[in-house]
Amino acid sequence: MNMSLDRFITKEPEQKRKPEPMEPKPKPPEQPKVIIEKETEENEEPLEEEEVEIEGFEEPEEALLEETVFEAETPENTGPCFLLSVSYSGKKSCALVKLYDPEKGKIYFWYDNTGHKPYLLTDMPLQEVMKNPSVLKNPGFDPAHCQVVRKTDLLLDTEVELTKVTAKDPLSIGGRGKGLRDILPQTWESRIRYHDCYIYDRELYPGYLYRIRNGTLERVEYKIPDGEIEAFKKIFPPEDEVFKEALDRWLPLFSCPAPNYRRVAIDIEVSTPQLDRIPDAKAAEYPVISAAIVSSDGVKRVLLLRREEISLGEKPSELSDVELIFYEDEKKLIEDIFKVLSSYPIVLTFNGDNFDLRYLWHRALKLGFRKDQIPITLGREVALLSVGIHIDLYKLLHNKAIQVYAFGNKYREVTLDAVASALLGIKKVPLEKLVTELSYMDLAAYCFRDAELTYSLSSFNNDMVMNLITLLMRISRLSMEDVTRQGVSNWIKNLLYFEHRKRGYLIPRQEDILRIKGETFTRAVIKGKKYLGAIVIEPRPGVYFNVVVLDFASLYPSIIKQWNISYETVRCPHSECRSNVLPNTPHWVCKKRKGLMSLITGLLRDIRVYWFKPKSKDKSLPEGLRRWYDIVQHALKVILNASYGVFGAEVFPLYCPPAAESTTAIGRYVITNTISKAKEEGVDVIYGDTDSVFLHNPSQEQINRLLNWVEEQFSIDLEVDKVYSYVTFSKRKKNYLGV
DNA sequence: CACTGTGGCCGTGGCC
DNA sequence: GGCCACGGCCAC
Repeated sequence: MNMSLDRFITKEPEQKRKPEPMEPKPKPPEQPKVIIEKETEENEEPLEEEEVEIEGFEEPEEALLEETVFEAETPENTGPCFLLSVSYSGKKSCALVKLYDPEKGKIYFWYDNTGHKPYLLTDMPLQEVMKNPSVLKNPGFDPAHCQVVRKTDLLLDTEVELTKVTAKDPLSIGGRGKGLRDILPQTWESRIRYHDCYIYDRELYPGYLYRIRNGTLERVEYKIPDGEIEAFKKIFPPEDEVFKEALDRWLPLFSCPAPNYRRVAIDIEVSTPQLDRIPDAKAAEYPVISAAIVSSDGVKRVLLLRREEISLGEKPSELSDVELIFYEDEKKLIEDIFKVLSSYPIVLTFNGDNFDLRYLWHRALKLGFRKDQIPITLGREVALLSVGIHIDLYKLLHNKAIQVYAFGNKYREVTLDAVASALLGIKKVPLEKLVTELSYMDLAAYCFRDAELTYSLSSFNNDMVMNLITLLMRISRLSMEDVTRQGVSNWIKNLLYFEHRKRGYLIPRQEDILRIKGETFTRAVIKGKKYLGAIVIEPRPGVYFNVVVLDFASLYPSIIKQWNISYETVRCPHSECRSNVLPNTPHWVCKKRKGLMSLITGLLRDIRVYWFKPKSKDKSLPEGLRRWYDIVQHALKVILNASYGVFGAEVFPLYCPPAAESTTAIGRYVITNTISKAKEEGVDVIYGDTDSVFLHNPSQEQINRLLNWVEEQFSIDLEVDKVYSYVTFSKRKKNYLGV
């Protein structure tokens, strides 16, 4: 199965895709145009909160994102491309969209030409804003685009009129120092980073298909075969308009295959005086002595710096098809690394944010490069590329949700060695001495292995990681850079913000939610926790034969869907909803409005459970397609598993304790009632935990009656999860053995 | 520095 | 030796 694009577009004659790796002498990759202009001093990443001023003569890197002059082509027309990122171009004062052309394997730039401006919302009337002296004094204030906007305030369920206050640049909304958000007494949506704001307002889906036509950015609709749409409709009888609309919008996002990204992995070695010391990237005191490059188009190369008293060493067999290039001059070596960095659409590193790219940036400056000659942009804790996208696999693999749900907790420690041996079965080259003391060949072998492992992490299991990233971009609506660096709560936040904007809902402030909804009512069993969680049934010790385990298929997402749980619907403002009390809680839930989280969680849950999960196991489908569906259902699982938890997390901007505790309260209600019913039916219940019940030797009829009863009673799915020949229980909970 | 939640078991170390 | 608080790790 190929993940080619031939399913959706009829235009351009299909070109044969680039050959895969292992070409002995690959053609050097086509390079985007590199234009050298004079230095600019523009800022990016302006909406960072609470920047700390660091004194010192050197401008701290935390403060600024320097813009370099490396650029990609900006064509007026393109074929279908994948949207990889949106950022803000300080130089052009507008949004910059990076598109990936899967045919040519390169990046195009598209600069916003719609006149979109950074803005915030305030309840100060427009006329007052226009004559407010502090506002007028702000040089970034842009009176020309200010206007009155109408929004739905979900917390009060009212329509509100607000003033949209626009600025000439994102920094003027609220960077360091006094932005408009600090001047105005009350603001909303003023802490959203500009590039996210742009994605919401243009309803862009990163990771999905776009093209440039006559200079305009357009979405390309991925065509789903008619047969599949019909099959889908059979499984999802259209419930209501909202649901159907969302279905039309979501299904193509999940069905459109990800491209086979042209990409390069890179790793550098720096001469170190001590073995146990990682060189300080900021000081960049020591020379870069080697760099290894492994790419999807077959480049395998190690750049080596010639130094005194280093022997050549014996060429190991693993370097037999690796090109070795020696440099007399470190500056030239780094220049060549920069050429690679600026000529690939995607660059992979392991810890490049904090080390490799950061070191190169500082080292280059030290060696006399001008800032605009460095194709890297440093942020406080990221290192981005001027042309392409930098993915730091260390950051991605550090993500707990990815660790647990995508890789099944296979690696414990997030080091290249641990991750690679767990996922790939290959280890780093063991080091017996300082890299500085290695012969050229040994150094090359060591460095090359690291780059090779880094590349392999992106390619193993048929590019599983790249496919997963692409899907998570589409779900979260985050750029490739952001989705690989942020945690699951940020993915969900961004998805919900997007959906608010799309529907004209005001994005609420956390303190307003907390003030109106209040804290929790229940108390946790465990000290230090905020509210009561799930129930674990005391196991009856012993050995049991023929044990059937019933399991609620994603219980919490189902509850969120079925009981209409969302921050705006739990304890809604309507007096007529107050009687609609949620079981085991003093909270009521809205009868008039479908909760946004309830809608989205329910939708994603249903799509996963009824469509992608069964398809991922359908042996009648081609293997490649099945694999794709499996990644889709995994990506959905990652999001769904966090959808309840975020409501109970203070870091989540839509934090809503009553919504979180209602979800677990309903969970307890559901499992308790299910167990009672089972006992009523004469079934022996020997154990249960959160969403599972263990039945001892039940008859098929008893099982069926129970499943049907649950379906009727709660409209959620109880399934037979496992059948054990025998299970042994000790008297301890969460500790059993089933065969 | 990373940032979805709670429930439960177990080993460690402080304290009497 | 017994009690307890705490952190790490797992189940869900």
